[in-house]
Amino acid sequence: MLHLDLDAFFAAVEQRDKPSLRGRPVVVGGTGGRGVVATASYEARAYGARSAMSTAEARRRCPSGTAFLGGRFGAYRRTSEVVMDLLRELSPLVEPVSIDEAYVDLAAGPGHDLSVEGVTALARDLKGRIAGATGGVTGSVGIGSSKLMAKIASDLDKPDGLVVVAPGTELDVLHPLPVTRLGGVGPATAERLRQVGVRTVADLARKSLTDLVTLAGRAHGSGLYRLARAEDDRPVVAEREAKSVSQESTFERDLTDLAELNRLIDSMATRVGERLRASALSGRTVTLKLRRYDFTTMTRSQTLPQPTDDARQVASIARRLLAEAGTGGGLRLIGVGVSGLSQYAQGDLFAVEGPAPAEGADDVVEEPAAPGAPADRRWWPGQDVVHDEFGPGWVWGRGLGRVTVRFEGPLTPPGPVRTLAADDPALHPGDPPDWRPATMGA
DNA sequence: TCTGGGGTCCTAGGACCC
DNA sequence: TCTGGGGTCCTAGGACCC
Repeated sequence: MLHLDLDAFFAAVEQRDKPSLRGRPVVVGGTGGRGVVATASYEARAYGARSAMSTAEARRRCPSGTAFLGGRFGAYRRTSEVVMDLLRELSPLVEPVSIDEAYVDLAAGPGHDLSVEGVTALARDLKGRIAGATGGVTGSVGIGSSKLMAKIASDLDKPDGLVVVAPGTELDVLHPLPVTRLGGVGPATAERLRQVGVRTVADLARKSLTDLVTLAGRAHGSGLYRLARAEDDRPVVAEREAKSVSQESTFERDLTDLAELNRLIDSMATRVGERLRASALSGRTVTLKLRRYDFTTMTRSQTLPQPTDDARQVASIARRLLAEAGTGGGLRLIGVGVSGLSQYAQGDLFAVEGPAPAEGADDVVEEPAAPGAPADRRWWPGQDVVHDEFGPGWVWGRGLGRVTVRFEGPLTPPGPVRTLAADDPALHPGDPPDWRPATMGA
């Protein structure tokens, strides 16, 4: 089993496409007042910036000159697909866990030498091809006898790592590690384990099955019992069916106005409906998620007799659930979701009307203006732009009616910065640049 | 200027049915 | 005329992952 984890992936793609940022601290994530860090480059991690940290905290820790960028998910997805295609050359059994992570069942591939030497050479070759095909993005590879060991191994030598756990040595590797390195042991489970004297996987392995089930519940407890013994027969699942589709949004400031919230519900329901139709799905359960001013989170749901992909129906249910739940004290987030999915809407077999998925269902509106923010958010940091005179570039910053753009691309040297009027008619949103030299141009 | 967004899985209680 | 289980569905919340 092989596990691949791309290193500081979002930041690495930004540094590839923005030469002036190479070797410098880069933080990708929400750039607003309530944003959090999605990925910090290793240079930014040196200052203490971390994933899931509030961006405000990361700004405090990092020096001026650190780039704080919103995400360009189209660019990340394109790069990820190139990598996943390389993995599928190794085996038909590839399970993407997320945009930057995947398992590969090498034993299901065509005639690989599965000795330690053989898989080491395979991994070295893979890493080289990934860097070559992505324009320099690196990954950490772990190989072992199970998903558990492959994932543990890829984590042992980041970034740009390569670790093979030889068969028979699993417990030697596993037992000294803190339990938090096991998937499924988060803060809550770690704290409960700590209270019974468990810090390492070896400590965990000394606990009885009944103790662990009492502590963590039936499924989780027995899972921990097995993982502590390196018992893991989870298969690689190449295709997973979606179980739910949802959209949520945190506001720049808490909202109480029901009419305004209802408009937001409508637009979120519209996007949920578009995504459902784009993947030919419909669902029976509509869920409204609310987060209050004090960060308490609640959900309200209703299950319909027949599945739906109709935005108006989803919106009207969500509106009613909101009216029943109330906005007391102010809301910082609302979300709209549909679950209980099935392949086709009931009544949709003969339907002709309805807004078709139309242009590329894949199109993502990147960093849409956040609700509750000033309306002039046309430009956001990191955004690809093109200027009629100066060519392609990206937005460094904006404010006071001006926008600062650096004109460079993945195949150019670091380029010049220019400050333009935010309403400069020659400046337009651009596409993610191609990082591949002209030979394979789009 | 505390705490995103998109998911998955599990648990538990109540309703309801056999 | 007092007390059964088992199974499924629905709802809500929580933990966890990237």
